[in-house]
Amino acid sequence: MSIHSSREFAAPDKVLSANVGRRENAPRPVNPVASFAAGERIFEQGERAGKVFTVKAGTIRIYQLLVDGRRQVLAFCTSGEVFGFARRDTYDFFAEAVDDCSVIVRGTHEALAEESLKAVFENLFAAQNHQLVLGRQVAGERIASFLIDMEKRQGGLHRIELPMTRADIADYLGLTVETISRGLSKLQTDGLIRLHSARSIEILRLQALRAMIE
Amino acid sequence: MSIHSSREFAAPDKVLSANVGRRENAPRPVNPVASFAAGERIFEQGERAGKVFTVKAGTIRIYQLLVDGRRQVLAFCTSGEVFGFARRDTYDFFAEAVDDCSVIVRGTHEALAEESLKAVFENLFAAQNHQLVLGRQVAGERIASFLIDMEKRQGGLHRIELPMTRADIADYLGLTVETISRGLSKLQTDGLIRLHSARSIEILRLQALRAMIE
DNA sequence: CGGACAATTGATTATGCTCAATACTGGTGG
DNA sequence: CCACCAGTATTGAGCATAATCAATTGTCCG
Repeated sequence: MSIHSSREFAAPDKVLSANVGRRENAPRPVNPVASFAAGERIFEQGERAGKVFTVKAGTIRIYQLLVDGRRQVLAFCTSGEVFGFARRDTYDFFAEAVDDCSVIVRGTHEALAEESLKAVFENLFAAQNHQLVLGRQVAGERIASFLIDMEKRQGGLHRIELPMTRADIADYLGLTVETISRGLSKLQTDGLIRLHSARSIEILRLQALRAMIE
Repeated sequence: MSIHSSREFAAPDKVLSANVGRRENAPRPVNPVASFAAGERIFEQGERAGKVFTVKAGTIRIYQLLVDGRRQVLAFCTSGEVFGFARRDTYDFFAEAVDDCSVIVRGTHEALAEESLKAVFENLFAAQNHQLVLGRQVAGERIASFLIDMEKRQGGLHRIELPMTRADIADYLGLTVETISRGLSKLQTDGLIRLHSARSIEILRLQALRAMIE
């Protein structure tokens, strides 16, 4: 990981402490920005919490683990999304960079004092919507939901570039890699999408995809 | 539904408006309390939002519907829990009384100004935990999770009284009523629980139940 | 007591998982 | 430059879990 302000490089602790205890009318501080390479961990379950992150670029996966290794990806966070809220004094999930990422770092209280109450709500509504997907949709519908969500996040372009692996998608949708693969192949056979490569998918019939999830 | 203050009965609109526009140092208002009989609806998907509710007594189910009738119960809310936060200007789920309930009613802003930020977080963490249950646990584990959760809510008493039907539990856990029924029968056969009646369950081996979900 | 709803249990089916083999992709070094 | 390798993805075959369909049984009210 590398941490720097928007103005210049600085040691992490120095930059982080620069925002503490400032007076009301002080100039708005430059929040530190941290960069993570693909696959790098940002924090883990059980780690001391206190920082909240806003994604500037790239994609983050948030997940929980069961002791036997089963993994549930709770969310993929992309530009503008906020993650890192903790129930107690430790995080109860993992956060990792899916691809190369940069994130803005804030303290929890600092983040909440700003507009971030909205961010907590976004977290909540996303989680609730995902409960419906996981609890009551069949495999094909979950995959359609995922593609529609990805399309929306990438600004409505019909050609979507997936930063994550099939395993990430599977653990997000509560399925296996094989089922994801078969599902995407079926959508291609049925003419709803076209797989230019495994990670580059063109949506040919968005309305038909939407119809799958009603 | 019946609405009254803690002091005396009053017309709903009168009580609700009594809290609007009060001055800083006015005595703390008596928040209106609404009562709902078992099965009664508190609000529905698409209804104009604005009120937030704290459960005083009874159990509320929060759920979403797919157009073909599939239902996902997002949460059961019991004493002290807060529900009714909306993304936009309308609710995007249903809230119904499972059994006879009473709830304290607040406006969204009023609720958020108080200690209820904590309540939003509780909603979020509950939803995230439920994602893991729905996405990565098998039927038996989901049922064990549910029983453990119910036991905790009822203050650790080993005899738990369920206010909800098997259909409610099934739609909460993303299963069918038959699977719930078989799962509970199996737990009884294995000696982990005892079904005194369909809705009254004694937990005989809590540690064994916990071991099921690791 | 009767009726409606709720719950249980059984038989069969289907969806998605597991196990297995093969193909594709991007990066590294001979 | 190409061969190789590891990680990733696809596809197939058989199986297991939970859904569906169906038949009772139980319970709560009026």
